[in-house]
Amino acid sequence: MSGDNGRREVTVSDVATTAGVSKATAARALGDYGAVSAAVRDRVLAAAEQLGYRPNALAKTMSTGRSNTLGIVIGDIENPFFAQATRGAADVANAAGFDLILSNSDEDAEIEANAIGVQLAKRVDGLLVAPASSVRIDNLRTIIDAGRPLVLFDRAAPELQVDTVIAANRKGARDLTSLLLAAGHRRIAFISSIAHDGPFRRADSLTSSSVDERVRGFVETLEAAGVPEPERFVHLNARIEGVEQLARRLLEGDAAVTAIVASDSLIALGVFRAARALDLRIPDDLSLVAFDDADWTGVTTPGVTVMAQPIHEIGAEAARLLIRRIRGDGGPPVTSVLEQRLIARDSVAPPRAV
Amino acid sequence: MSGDNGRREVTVSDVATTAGVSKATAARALGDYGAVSAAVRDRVLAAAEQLGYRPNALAKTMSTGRSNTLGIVIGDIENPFFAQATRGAADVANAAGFDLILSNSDEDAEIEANAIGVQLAKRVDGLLVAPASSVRIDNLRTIIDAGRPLVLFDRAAPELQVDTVIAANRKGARDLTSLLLAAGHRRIAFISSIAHDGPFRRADSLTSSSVDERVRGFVETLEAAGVPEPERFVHLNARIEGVEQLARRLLEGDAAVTAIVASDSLIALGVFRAARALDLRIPDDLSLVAFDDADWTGVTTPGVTVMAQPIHEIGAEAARLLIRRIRGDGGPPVTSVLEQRLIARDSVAPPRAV
DNA sequence: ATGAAAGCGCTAACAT
DNA sequence: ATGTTAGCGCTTTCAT
Repeated sequence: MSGDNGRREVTVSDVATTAGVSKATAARALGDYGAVSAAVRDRVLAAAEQLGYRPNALAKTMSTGRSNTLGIVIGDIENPFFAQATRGAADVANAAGFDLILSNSDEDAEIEANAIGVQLAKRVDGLLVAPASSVRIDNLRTIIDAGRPLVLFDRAAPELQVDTVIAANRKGARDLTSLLLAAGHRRIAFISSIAHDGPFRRADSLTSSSVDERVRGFVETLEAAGVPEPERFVHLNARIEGVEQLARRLLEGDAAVTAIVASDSLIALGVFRAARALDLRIPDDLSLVAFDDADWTGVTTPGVTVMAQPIHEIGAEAARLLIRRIRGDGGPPVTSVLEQRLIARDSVAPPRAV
Repeated sequence: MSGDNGRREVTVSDVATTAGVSKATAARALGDYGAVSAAVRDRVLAAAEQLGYRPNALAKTMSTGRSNTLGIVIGDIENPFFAQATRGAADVANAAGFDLILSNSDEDAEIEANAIGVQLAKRVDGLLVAPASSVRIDNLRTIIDAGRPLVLFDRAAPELQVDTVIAANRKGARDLTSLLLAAGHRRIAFISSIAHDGPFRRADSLTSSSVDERVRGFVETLEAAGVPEPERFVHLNARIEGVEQLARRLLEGDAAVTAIVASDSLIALGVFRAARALDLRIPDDLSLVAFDDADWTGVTTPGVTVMAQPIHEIGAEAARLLIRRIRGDGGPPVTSVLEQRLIARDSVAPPRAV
């Protein structure tokens, strides 16, 4: 049964009866399609108003096959990156008449798979996914197999021919690293919370293509500067150990690093806390640069030098691509790469003389 | 037509035919209800697997009347408060088998009304709303009229008998204000971005009941301390003028305030920026307290003294109440008031001697 | 335990 | 311009 209090919902039929026309005519007037005379339309609309008719979008979806709903699967809406991207996507979606069903994957492929399954069952017209893994892509294949358009954002899945929106992470990482090198640093650590088994090795592919690119940009820049392999410190799994713990470990002892590249603003926050706990001053004792121009990076002392990403636009562009596909664009898959922008503040200085 | 590439979706009927049973039996096996012999079930499941059957949740909703989808309408997902509350709600919802359709209202009643209409049309099983206005509640009435359960969070609507989850804002504001008073401040400003016509007057009701409560807590505490009416500075509409502009205005000249209560973390950020721009030092030149323990409030110099709200729990509790209603609880409306917690850091000091 | 058939509220041919 | 009718994919009596 539908309805909650026994009160049946008003349907097109009811409106039709009240207006004294057929169901089809009422539907045409209500749905604003087909041909209806002005007089009849008015009559129908009046009847609808009077009865308190509320269209059932689900029934419409059943017959048209279009739900005007998009699915979006992200790591965690509490992460400001995803919140911004989601807002960007939502704005574009709404403007085009679509709603968003939101799912958090917590970067877990299992949870992601489940979320995708549910959204597919709810017949979303297409999906926006920041995949938990750029390599384990069976989750994404499911979507394609179901015949639904898919757009990846923030992370690519090289194995998959599908529309993708990413940022120029490798270049961003190179620039950030160069900045540190130019200031005189040689012992620099890159920190990300991405999960990875064992220490990073050059041939490894990280589960997030964006972090992967950043790491490569970092490593190759150090290499070009003659920093020997063992001193290209790449630290992953920061979420497991805890960013603050990890940072403390890197900052203590004789072998402490003098600069850190934070892979996102949450990492930067952890580093800040660690520095404060150890009574290290930025930038005098430690230089810090990070990805993402989080709102607070301008109000700390010192402000943090960051590589800003057009996050809102990443989400918006992804939604645009998706809607284009839904509307029937059959062209070859597109990869949109958005530029990052350096915002220099005051968190970088030459390393302390030893 | 459904499907994209002409490829029709596999339905219960198809599975039934392949398994050599009736549609009803296949549906029972697939949907795991009714009575089916083990042998038949296996046969059906195998057929489903083989054909790549994917249930159509919409069709299910059509016949059961339950969509297993909740609507959530908030101001802006980019606002960390809403992001956290949404996450709390999502976790509870998912655990109970519900999805979330997200809509941003930008605190605009018009947009909110539209979002609610769409969600109602999509037959969400219930709605979670942080209402753009606590007084103009026709939007919310629509939901009740449609017979769908509604839970308000963050803000109440006194006129409406409906489940509500809020924080103890008045007490929080009193405590924060007392703290400032105790440090010796007399010229204190309260800043919120809530929209309001004209200057705040005691009899006014603000559109956000939570801000309303905070303002009252602020005003009554000043009054009790003997601060005369004209010096109980309540500044609203900060979004329109710009928080930073407003803060600068309050901090310059002979009549400058010596302390500020920020109604949320975004306001606090603006105040921080303004202070920095004016070269005012916190807490020496200006004391600052704020609502919400945003992640960055611990890493600024100094750290900000805040009144923390259990934001995640606000969303979670709201979802719990809603799901209870959906499951049929017919008890009287409940209002759940969650306590706030003071986190003292270093942004408060006595005012500069004049 | 299984099957036949009706119905959820809408759209879309196909008449007229 | 309007009406008739047949679905969309599922659940749910009601039989058997």
